[in-house]
Amino acid sequence: MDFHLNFQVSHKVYLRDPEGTEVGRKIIKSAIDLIYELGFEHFTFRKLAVEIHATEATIYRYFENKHRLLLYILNWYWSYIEFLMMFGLQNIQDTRVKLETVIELLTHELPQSSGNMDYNKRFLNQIVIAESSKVYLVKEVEEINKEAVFKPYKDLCGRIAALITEHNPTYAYPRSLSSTLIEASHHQQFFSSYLPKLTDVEHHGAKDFTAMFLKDLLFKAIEHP
Amino acid sequence: MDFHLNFQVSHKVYLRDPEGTEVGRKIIKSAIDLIYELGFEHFTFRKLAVEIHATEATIYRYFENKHRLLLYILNWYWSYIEFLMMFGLQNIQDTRVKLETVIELLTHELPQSSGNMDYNKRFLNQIVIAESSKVYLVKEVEEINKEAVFKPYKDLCGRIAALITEHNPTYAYPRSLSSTLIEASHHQQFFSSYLPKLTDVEHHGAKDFTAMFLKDLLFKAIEHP
DNA sequence: TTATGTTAGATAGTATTACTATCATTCAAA
DNA sequence: TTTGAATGATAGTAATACTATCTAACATAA
Repeated sequence: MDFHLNFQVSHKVYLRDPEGTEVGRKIIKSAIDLIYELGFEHFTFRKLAVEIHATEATIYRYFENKHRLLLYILNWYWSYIEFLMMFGLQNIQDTRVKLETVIELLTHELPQSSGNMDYNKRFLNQIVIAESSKVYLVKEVEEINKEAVFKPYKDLCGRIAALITEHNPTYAYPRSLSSTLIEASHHQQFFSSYLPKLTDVEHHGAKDFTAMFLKDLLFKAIEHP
Repeated sequence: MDFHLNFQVSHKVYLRDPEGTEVGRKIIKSAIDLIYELGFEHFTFRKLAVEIHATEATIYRYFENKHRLLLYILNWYWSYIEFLMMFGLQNIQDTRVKLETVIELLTHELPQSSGNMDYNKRFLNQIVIAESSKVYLVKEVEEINKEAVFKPYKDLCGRIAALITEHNPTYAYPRSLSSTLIEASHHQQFFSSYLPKLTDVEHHGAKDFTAMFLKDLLFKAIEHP
């Protein structure tokens, strides 16, 4: 069986749908490689254009600026994570096991699926960890939020919050806990790798350590009397 | 009684000590106002130079680039917070009350001290919330970390971790919990203001809500059997 | 007093970034 | 066969992120 997964990112994020054309798909795929390699600050449309043997003008026809391109990539990621979550939670009855599965998903790499136009999941994961907060930590956050471009992130957060409430209906901060788990999963992985004094990693890798810490934090928060 | 508080920021952060000259102090003070007003991305040395009626060259003699200037401001802030923490914890015996005091400090504005060369604490607070992660979420993090420029942040994190261990010596993740509390205090305040769906704020203000959420999270994590 | 050094101002200049605009070409659908 | 949509090629602008040099002011040391 071979099927194609496609996540429709809101058209507010792009000028022309990159999924619809060959160049568009190359833009996204190479953008992921380049942002990973250079970091978002050093990433430019000029460098991307050289990489894909196209012109800057072509890329500007798809995205207003590099901030929107990053937003596109992250929205794709958040939608994908939500899909994997719903898929992975099928047939699990125990709400505790559900939440454990969610933490594993948040702290470990996405599976590298087949198909040669596939994005590099390891790079994508690192981009999410190091660059994701840059899409909302901007002066224009209120205006761009009106365009509903953060919906996939809010949806994911809402899903996890619903699982928390399912496990403990009396817990008062399901959404804040949910967004804290997502953000902390990024920070703790980043700190474990580059600023380990801000964490308690020792023998474990960044991902296993983060999963352990977050599970402890989550279940103590919601299973406490 | 009138005394002068001064926090020595590591000389690795600047080229010339801004505390030592009139222009230097104006650079810091106006940088805080401008970064607050424009956001870090739109803040430039040119705009700052115009603001303080100096030239770009003058500012470049104090700081290598705007990233270093932001780092200076944050290091000053982290040192100040650590001082206020140690000061505010004097004569408190109860470790629980100590930790509650810390959360209040992390989630509420700094006191506006007297002295006319004083930084705007409200702006400073907003800068910490919205811009602080940008100093370490960069590709160069490993190199700049070697210069010990994140020491004030690590020290603050270590202090809070020590209080956590004091309250519960068996808790396994004092430093990760500490950095999570600091980061979450920023994120939850930011989300409460601009992306409230990611939180559970309702009637409270962003700061009071964040304090309530964090206290609940902290004490359940460390007082659980 | 003169010499020296430090600091800032004034001015200039460069490479790169972040776009915008125009026109020609290709190619696929109507 | 025509039309239109997408891309390429080319050009250009304003702003950014610096670097360099020379001069003036001023404080200090010989």
